[in-house]
Formats: sequence, C-alpha cells, structure tokens
Amino acid sequence: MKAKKFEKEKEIFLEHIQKAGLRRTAQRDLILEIFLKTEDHLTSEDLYWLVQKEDPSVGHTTVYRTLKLLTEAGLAREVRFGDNKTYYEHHYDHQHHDHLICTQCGKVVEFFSEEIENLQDEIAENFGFRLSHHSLRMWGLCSECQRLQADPNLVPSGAQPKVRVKSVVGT
Amino acid sequence: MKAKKFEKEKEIFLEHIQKAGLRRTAQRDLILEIFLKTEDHLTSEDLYWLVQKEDPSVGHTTVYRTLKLLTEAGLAREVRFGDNKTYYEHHYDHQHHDHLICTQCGKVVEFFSEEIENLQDEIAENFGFRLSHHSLRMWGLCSECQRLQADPNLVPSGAQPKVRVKSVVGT
DNA sequence: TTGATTGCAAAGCATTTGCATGCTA
DNA sequence: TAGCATGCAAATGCTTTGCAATCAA
Repeated sequence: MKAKKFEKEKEIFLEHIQKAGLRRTAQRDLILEIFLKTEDHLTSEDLYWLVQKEDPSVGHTTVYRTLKLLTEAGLAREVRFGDNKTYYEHHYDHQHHDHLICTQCGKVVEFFSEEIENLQDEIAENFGFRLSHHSLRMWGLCSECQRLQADPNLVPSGAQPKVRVKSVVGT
Repeated sequence: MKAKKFEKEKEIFLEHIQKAGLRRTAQRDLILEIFLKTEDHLTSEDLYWLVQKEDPSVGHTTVYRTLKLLTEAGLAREVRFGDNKTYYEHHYDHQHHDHLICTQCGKVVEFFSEEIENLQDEIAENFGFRLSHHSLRMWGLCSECQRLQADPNLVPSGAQPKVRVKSVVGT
C-alpha cells in the first residue's frame, strides 16, 4: 500500500525527465516525494525546509529548480495569493479550482464553479480569445475572523497565518 | 472645458491629502495630472518616464509613493498581469472589471460580467466569507495573434507588446 | 517654525543565474 | 566519458526605506 503511493505521479515525473533528456537524481526524488506527501500550498522556501529535515545537504536552488520541473511535468501548479510569493500546489489528478483567501488569517479555501467556468469561456469567445488558463481569487474575512473581529476578547484558535497579505494586488 | 478636466478626481485627491494631514506639492499635482490623462495600465516606472518629460527633477521614489497615495485615495487600482510587475489603472468612476490578457502580444481587454459577480458573491457566502475584493484574469491568444500563428508570413500590426509575460503565475 | 516631502542611494526580498565540482547514463 | 545536476555565491529586478536637504502650511 505505502509502496504504491504516488506511483502514478512518480511515473509521470520519470517520463518527463527522460523525454527531456534530463537525469534522475536522489535530490529530485526526495523533493518530489516530500512535495507529494504535503497536501498544502508551499513556497519553494517552505519545501526547502521540509527537505532539509531529511537531507540537509540539499540546496535552495535545487528545490527551486525541481519545482519548476514539476510544474513543467504537470505535477505542480504555481499560484499567488497576493503576498508576492509563489506557492505551489498539486496539479496532477486534481480538478481545476479557484481560491478564496482570508485577508486576516491567510486561510485558503479551494472551490470550483462550473457556472463560472462556462461564463468565462463564453466571454473569451466573445472577444475572440483562445483561452489557455485563468485565475480567479477572492479575498475577504473568513467566518472565524469575522467573529474575532466582532469580539476582540476572543483568542485566535491557534494556527499561524500561512499567507501574510501585506498589500493585496491583482484585484 | 479643458480646465474642468479631472476636476472631481483632483478634488478627491486634495480631500484625501487634507484628511490625512499631508501636503499638496507640485510633484504630486503633476504626477496626478499625467496619471489621469493617460488611460492605460502603467507601472510606476512607465509613469516615471512620462513625468520625466515634463519635469526631469522628479524622482522615481516620488512617483512610486504618489501612486500608493492615489490608490489609498481610491483614484488608482493596482493590478498584476503575470509578469511580476505592478500596474496601475484608473479606479475612480470606473466600473469594476476584470481582465483578459493576450499571452503573445500582451494586449489587455477589460470586461465585466454581472453573472460572474453574482456567482462569486454566492460562493463566498456559502463559505461564510465576507468578501472585500476579487481578481479574475484570463490568459490566452487574442484573435490577431491566433491569425499570426496560423500564418507565420504575416507581420505583426505594429504596437510593441506592453506586457511581456515571461512565466504566468496565478492560474 | 514645524514637520511633511523629496530624491538619492542603499536595503530588502524573492527569484534567477554563473560557475566549478559532482554525478547519472 | 560526456554533459546534466548541484549548491554556493552573486546577480537580478522590482519594491521599499533611511536620511539629509527642502519646502508647504
């Protein structure tokens, strides 16, 4: 069971490596492994520290370059939430989705709307565009942060903000 | 006629300046004036060069800071198109809209969809979010670039690409 | 006169690249 | 063995800040 985990993803990665005339290395294997087992939005930096715990000899640059590689291979997707950092999320076998971001605590909610997708296609067609991809992000206060705001005596329920939105751009 | 141009915007700016205990300066007036008369998506750098032509003594920093000020005053809005630069567009008296960006020539089309807006509100509500703003961007090939791609012998119709999309992030 | 504003230079920050060394295929 | 991969350090590119001089109120 454990051994078969992420079998398909690893296969895709190797295939991509080979097709591109690249080489399989221990670092790439490790980075991919850790990326896959972490179901979260990670920056190159975040992933770097996770990798460090397993193998301190791996450098920043390699993690950075491997994430680019994973993106090319279709296993990862780059996302931005407005804090000027690039996050990576799983892409293979994950349905397309958009993001709802709490500007207070940084919580990220993924959602999908068939209707919005359809409307987008329609609009693009009206303007004669052949769409390749899109990005829809919505910022606001999540329900918990609304409650905290209403009652300042309450204490946040733990969890450090993941995304610290300094000044939100992209609106 | 000419004298009355952007009267309202300038009023808003002065009001904002005063309320915040700031000061009116020749530089700020000039930068605002040039920003307002340029109906386009500008970076701080772009605007800096336009301002230079009128008054070479104005520095980069002042343009940068004034754009922030205009944004606070509600006269400008920051936007990003995926080339990691911050663009500014007019905000006052401009209906909210989203963007369609050509990944080839950088053309930017603004559009608005009541239906999408409504669906967004609905989704946010479902997740208990109190929305403050959102960003919807769609990338693809505009009709002209599709034609050029189909027939490589054609020559582009002029106009330098404004946005050079190196690697698109935010999808 | 007071304190905001300006513009230069320099710092920040995330991201990229150059290059000598190490390692797959 | 050839040449891709690695990791360090340094470069990049845009954004932001420190500071002394300047200027609006």
